[in-house]
Amino acid sequence: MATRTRRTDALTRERIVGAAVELLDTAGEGGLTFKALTERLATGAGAIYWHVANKDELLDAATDGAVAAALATEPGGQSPREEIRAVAFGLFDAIDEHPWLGTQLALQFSRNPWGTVTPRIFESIGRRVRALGVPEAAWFTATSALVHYILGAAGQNAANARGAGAGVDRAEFLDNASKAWEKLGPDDYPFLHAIAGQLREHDDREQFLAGLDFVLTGITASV
Amino acid sequence: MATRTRRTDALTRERIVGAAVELLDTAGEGGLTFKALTERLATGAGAIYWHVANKDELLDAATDGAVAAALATEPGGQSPREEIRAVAFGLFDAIDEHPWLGTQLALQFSRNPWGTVTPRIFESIGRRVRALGVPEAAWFTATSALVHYILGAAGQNAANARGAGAGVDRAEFLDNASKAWEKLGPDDYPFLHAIAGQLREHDDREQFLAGLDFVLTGITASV
DNA sequence: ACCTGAACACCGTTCAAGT
DNA sequence: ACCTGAACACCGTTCAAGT
Repeated sequence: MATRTRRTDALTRERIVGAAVELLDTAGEGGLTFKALTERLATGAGAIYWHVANKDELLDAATDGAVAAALATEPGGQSPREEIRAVAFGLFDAIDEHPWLGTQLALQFSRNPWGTVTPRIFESIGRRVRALGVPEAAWFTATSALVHYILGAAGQNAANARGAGAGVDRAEFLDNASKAWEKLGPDDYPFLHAIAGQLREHDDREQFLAGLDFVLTGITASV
Repeated sequence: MATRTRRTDALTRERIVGAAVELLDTAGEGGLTFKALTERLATGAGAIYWHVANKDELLDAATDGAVAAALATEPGGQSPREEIRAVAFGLFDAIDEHPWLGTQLALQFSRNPWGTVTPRIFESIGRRVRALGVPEAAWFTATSALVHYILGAAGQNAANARGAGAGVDRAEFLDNASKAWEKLGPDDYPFLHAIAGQLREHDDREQFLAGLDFVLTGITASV
């Protein structure tokens, strides 16, 4: 009887999403086009539409895959506070590695509110909030605050990293930004003028962790 | 001698930006096209390009104008902590009123790092962080944490509000989201299962303020 | 069932030509 | 200096036709 034969390079949803991620990683958000995708996969546009509904679904799948991978290694054996730090750094690193993730996560909830991305993140952080001893009435509020901070800060950091990148290294990028703040005129912008040096010398990961600790300290001190 | 006469409906950069804001407010981010813009302004595409360089510059100008308006009323006479709350609510309301602002603020720093938007926000929050008595070495870190939280939370809230909107009212939207979380299976998602009710009943502004207070409490307790 | 690729509607941007 | 509007390159999506 006839067995279904499959070419080893058969088009699958996974291969399409994989190629999309490669394009996003190498060419940025503007690099993901159906033209580039069909060339890389040596196929036609219609073939892709057989496996995915449209471009948004492709972006959702890429986002979900990256988030799932970032949350796959469950930190354990540490204190809840240290576990939250580890989960947060997992997301931070994922966004750092795939800068397009920052933008996509910001768009996720409006585009696909019933999707799997937000639940994954909420569940992972929320379990540790519970383990932290936060009373049940404050679970949702505390978890939301942490998730908002983590996605907001990691996303800005990715934007930051993207600002460098194109031939400009990070030190040069920060130096330029710092000089721009210094030029802003101490009358209208005295505060920026004063912290221009801190902008130049700050470490992204240290800063991210310090901010996360503010939120964690605020939660444990308040509830 | 000939005086320059100007038609009262002469095309100016301000009129163009104003029309862009109206389109964004009424038709969403996808509603801002050069076709819609030229129709509304009764002109040709080239005329718009005489006043603005491209669409990104138009979006930047719209974003900057909305942020400047939100920060225009300086709260005063209150405690620094209350002033930070007032500034944060000003941004929260602006993003709530113009949902496209949430997305644009997330994109601002990567698209236009030397722009005026980020400096405006940092300066306004930062001055109050200083007034809070935070030591100078922590100014940048504390201000960054607050700005990240505010933009992250307000942006998510706008996405949330957009999710409702299209014929679906807020209560119905939250009810659907809550049911989706309840359906997620208590084995894989025990935490979401447990807080589905809190999602349904939470108040956006209360939640936003509670999260902000976590960050503020963390800052004052840590430094 | 799965794939091809031309065709379509739409988009941002340019530019020779007008006033 | 300021505006017109046709033309261009590119985009996501569709669909009749193939295997």
